[in-house]
Amino acid sequence: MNGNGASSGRSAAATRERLLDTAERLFAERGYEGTSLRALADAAEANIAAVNYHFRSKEGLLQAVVARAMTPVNAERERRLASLNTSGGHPTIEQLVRAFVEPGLDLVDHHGDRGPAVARFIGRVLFDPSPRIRQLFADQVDPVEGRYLDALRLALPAHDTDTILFGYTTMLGMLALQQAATFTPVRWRLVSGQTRADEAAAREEDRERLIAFLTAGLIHGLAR
Amino acid sequence: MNGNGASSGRSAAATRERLLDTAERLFAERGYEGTSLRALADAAEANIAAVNYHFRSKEGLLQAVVARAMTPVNAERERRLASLNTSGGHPTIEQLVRAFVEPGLDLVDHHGDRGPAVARFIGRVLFDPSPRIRQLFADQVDPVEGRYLDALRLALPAHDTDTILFGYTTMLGMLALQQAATFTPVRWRLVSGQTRADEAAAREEDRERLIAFLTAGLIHGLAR
DNA sequence: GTCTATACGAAGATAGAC
DNA sequence: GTCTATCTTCGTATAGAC
Repeated sequence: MNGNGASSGRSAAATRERLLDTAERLFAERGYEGTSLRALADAAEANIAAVNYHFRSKEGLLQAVVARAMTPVNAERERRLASLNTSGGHPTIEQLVRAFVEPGLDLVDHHGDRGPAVARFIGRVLFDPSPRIRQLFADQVDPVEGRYLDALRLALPAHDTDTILFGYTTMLGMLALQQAATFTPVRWRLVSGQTRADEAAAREEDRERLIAFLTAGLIHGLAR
Repeated sequence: MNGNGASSGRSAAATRERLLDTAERLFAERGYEGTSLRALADAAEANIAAVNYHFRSKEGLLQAVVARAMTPVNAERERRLASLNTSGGHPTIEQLVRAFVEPGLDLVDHHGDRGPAVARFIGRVLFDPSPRIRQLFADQVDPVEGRYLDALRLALPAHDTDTILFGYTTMLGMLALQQAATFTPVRWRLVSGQTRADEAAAREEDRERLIAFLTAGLIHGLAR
């Protein structure tokens, strides 16, 4: 017999991780408000009170899920931006777009089975207008954001602040759009009912399409 | 004394409209799941059961709100598309973008005080992955959508179906993004804390920026 | 320290009385 | 058409098993 409290046959300390994984998936599928802690605990094969124990509240759980997903993305963005800045000369628009967009898209690939859930979850959170959730996400993103705006200003010196902000939010929004659309079944991204034969190849195409579209829009689509 | 059950001093048949207006606003602010019928009835100064009487259920209310907002948009899109097709020659990309985007943006201006609420509401619904809500919105949009895809195919004859779909969903998504962002306070659209002096002029600029960005992306940003 | 079982008050949607 | 009553489900708090 083990001395721990794991009376059920479940794996021992992984409860916290199971709760995070399950929350990520259900928040993505049903939204934050649409997910009950009871359904979440059931799906995670955990007790309902375990949520409160590990995360203090439902909102604490949300915050933990956001942090777990966004931390590596932010780190990678910082890393790429620093690398662009130290390599001499101003980075090009496409380099800036890639430095911002690719870490976000990599989320999907680097999380294995959880990838699609993460992508849709982040997409949803981005479009949630609730001040609490906005603030929660802002806390995660803000530090890197300022540096990106500065870099965009340098790369687009002829444009005013409003235009720069439009470019940045468009980049952020189209990334969110792509993430929210990824793997969402039934006519959203796949407008018609057809399915794509090779999903991995299609995603690779979507990635390059997104980067090309954003780069072209930023270069040719912003009033001087 | 009147023979009706209207014992309170409220106006009789306007209850339905008040409920629609209030639902539009609250669904936009708090989301569908996040809006309680009690709060909704309170804000609309109606009884809680009035919702069920007029709309059969909460989802019926949602459907009614979507229909009321989207019907004129769809009609205007149909009208513009038909007008482009009968004026001889193929429409340009910019004409197609305008025919799709402007009716959506006009929602805001044509609804007076309710405009911002409508815009954010539609933006939210677009990004909701729940199959029920997806279906509900698809029912509203599908008929016009096919004609737009055909028109895009004609205007971009060198591109394959996947690319056309990417272009269309991008157009739809960026419109939603702009709508979701409109009037949303605190760092979304206005990333920094600053406010814009002339909000109406700024919206006009955003409109043209969006059209220019989409047109440039569709023309220069899609792989041949 | 982890986790479970269960209780509590608030808020949910709906059905039936008027 | 409106209001009240009801039954369900929500998120959270607590007490104790391991």
